[in-house]
Amino acid sequence: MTDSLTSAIEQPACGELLTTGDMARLSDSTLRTVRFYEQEGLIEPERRSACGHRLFSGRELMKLQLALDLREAGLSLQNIKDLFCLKSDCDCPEEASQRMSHVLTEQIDTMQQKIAKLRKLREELTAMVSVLTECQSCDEGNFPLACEKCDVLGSPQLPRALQVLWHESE
Amino acid sequence: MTDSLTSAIEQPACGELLTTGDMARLSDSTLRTVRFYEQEGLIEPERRSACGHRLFSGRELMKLQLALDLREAGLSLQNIKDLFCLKSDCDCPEEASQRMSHVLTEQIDTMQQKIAKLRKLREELTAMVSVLTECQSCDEGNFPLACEKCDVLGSPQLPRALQVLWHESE
DNA sequence: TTGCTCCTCACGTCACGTGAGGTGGC
DNA sequence: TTGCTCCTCACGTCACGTGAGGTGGC
Repeated sequence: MTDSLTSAIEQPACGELLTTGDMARLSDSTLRTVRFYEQEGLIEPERRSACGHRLFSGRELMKLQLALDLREAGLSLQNIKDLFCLKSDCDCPEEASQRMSHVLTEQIDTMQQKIAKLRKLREELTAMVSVLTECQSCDEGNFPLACEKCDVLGSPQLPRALQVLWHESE
Repeated sequence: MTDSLTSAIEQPACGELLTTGDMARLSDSTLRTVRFYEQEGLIEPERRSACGHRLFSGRELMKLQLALDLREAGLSLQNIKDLFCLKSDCDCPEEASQRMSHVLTEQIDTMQQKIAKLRKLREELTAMVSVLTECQSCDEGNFPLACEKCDVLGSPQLPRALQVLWHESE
């Protein structure tokens, strides 16, 4: 079972189990984060080595990786913990799948909104960079005062970022 | 000038200037955030009223809104401050536009990566919800032990989220 | 002995949240 | 007087970062 779960990921040095350092490297996080997530109850070492080192199973690596992705998506560690134990808090498959689907659908929705916001801001910054290419070869003196009267910036439909970052820089 | 800048946004009650409450409402943030951003030097009230209330121009609202969006995109307040004064730190339009374009291009790139990650995670969760619909009408007893042997979850190409959130919930 | 990886406190940081107690105009 | 909006401390919180000082196997 452990074999089939870990088969898809990079194999660590120490036999079956992963050290804190392995976990940090394979999840692209830090020692501190691995320990903190354990302390908060998100992951749990299978056991400790003779000298007290944490040893995790491959499954805990998957949990850590998912937890980190969900964090990036905006969930709190408590949200993620709740997700991790949602199924075992339920009594039957209908309840479990229904509650899980509900939570996930809400999350998908907020992620969709976040993606839309990021795309919009990215477009705004892209438009600003495009306008700025005209300024690269500017031979107007009296910088930055002359910018205020420049027709490059005179358009009424300037992206907000350009108005804030280029206009009236005091 | 102030008119042309504020014409695009909702007009506040108090003549030309906005109170802290106006700023919070129109930027969908909080009183605390408006004051904190002022304290950190990101925005600045034009003046104080007779009784000490902050009064902001429409331009400061735009700065606040952009700052909030950039925060959501992952920039630190220091990053945003640096962006806000980048132009005035430069001596000529060539330098200013070049440095600004460079910073923005880097930001667009990291935002692109973030969007890609979010899209991927969203797809994973969507796939999981789709699999879970099969569980809604599950008439298998012995939950959750039976899930481990169920062919719905037996597929070798299950999304990671499903493996973590549905398998072996202990 | 040296270098490497791990360990446990424990204080610091960033971006705010959240009262506590007070002011000023309708 | 009451309700509303603003104010200034100032402590709390969340998710870690960052040393300080120590251990254990090659």
